[in-house]
Amino acid sequence: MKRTLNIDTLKKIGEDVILKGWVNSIRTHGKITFIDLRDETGITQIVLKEKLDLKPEYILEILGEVKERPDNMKNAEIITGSIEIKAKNIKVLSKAKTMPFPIDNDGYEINEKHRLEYRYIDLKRERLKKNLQKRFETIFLMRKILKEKGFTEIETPILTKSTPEGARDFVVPSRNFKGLFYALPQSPQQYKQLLISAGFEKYFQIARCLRDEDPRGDRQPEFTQLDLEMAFPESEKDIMDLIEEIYIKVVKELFKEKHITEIPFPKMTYKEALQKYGTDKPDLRKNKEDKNELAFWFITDFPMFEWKEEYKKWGAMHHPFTLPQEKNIEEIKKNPKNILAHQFDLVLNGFEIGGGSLRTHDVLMLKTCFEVMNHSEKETKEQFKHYFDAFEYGIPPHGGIASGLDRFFAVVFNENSIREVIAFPKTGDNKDLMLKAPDKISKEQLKELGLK
RNA sequence: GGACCCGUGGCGAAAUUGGUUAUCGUACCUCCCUGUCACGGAGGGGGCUGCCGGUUCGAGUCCGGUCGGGUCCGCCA
Repeated sequence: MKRTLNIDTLKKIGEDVILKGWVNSIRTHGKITFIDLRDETGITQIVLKEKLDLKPEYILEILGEVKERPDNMKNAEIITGSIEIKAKNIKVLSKAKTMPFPIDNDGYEINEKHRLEYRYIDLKRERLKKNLQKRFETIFLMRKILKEKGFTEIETPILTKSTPEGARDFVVPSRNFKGLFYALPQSPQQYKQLLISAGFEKYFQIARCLRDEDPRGDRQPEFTQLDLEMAFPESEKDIMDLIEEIYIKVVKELFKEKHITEIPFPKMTYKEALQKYGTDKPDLRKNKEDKNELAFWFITDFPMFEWKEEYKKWGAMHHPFTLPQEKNIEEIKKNPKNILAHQFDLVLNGFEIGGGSLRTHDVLMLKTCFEVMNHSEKETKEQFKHYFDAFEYGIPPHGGIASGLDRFFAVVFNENSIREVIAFPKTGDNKDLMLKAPDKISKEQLKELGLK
């Protein structure tokens, strides 16, 4: 006989079924025992007359008959509360030790170090199950929307090259070339632009990005972005319209309890945001008490350059590939401070959930931007040869956006920390408490990598 | 790199101003119970109060250090 899911027992009253699942709870009454059996579809009550040595979280296979409960014994709280299973045979598929902490609550009050060390137990929690399930449904819907719009999802490498700009790179030593290193990608930025040059006019990827910086409640060393890029946008508005459409569809289909403050998403310049709210990611909800309000906002016209006091030089506010609004090369060199870019952020309830822009596709302009940021021509050529080469072989005007999905999920799931929307997150100093990573490697490995 | 908060049985909490045998809930174990669904009832075991040192007649409580976790600043093209 094939296994029946808990939810399907409702259709099988009077029949024998085989159920498989976890013991959620046990209630014994002398000569009668009730087991709440849990599987992914819900909980079903099992009734048995014999005494068995069972404990919570044991994994069972149960042969029994589905019986409708008398009216006064029905339980509206559980999905199969109108029936129960009269057990005929129970097989223990797996025993279980007592859990290290309770799993029948939301878990917020438990010290996170315990939750992260035993994450595979923490994930039994209903709340986290729902978060991950909904996360999947959202990403699935995003893929569907983008496919319908003619986008192609393309995987880009995880082993790549360290770049001088941006965040600290995670680095991987090369075995074949001792003393040389790969870097893990901070984003697929360069790869996706090169895909555009190859003629993939609409690219996207649910992309893992890695940055070796200190985490926060809304940051992890590795995180997931909806990364997309398109050829021939008329302006950055095309990109804003697309990401707006995606988020509106996602909210309307999957987060029906939520309401969006204003559609279309309002726009505000960077300058205005700083003047009015003192931040480039203002929380513009009308009612901050309202758990279900989603205030999406575009912050536009970011400055192209930013003075980096630490290095005493200009850096890119977003990244060096952003297209300046100023077309005059001399003006850019003279007054980097005044140059705005075709760049915008998408902000949600005070969190930056995306940054997009038109990219520079003109080689001279690109060189100018690197020059302002004080990269010598030689250095630029060394670091970005492939990039400049590709541009010289021809690349259409293009632009795109990267949207941080973890932050979006944290907001729509009403979570304070993105750790609650990631299956196996890291701690505040980038450790994996469960696997105990990072960790030492053997002398043999070190030697093989030329590190000792 | 910096600032702040926290650490008490498995888990969550309590313990006047430093004062006797560290308390409670839950989980766990044993027994009783044929209708519970957070079942109920009776009993029981479990702690060098993260670790090291200091102050004191006396430290869970005060001080210093250390380890672990969290929040924020820096950082995050």
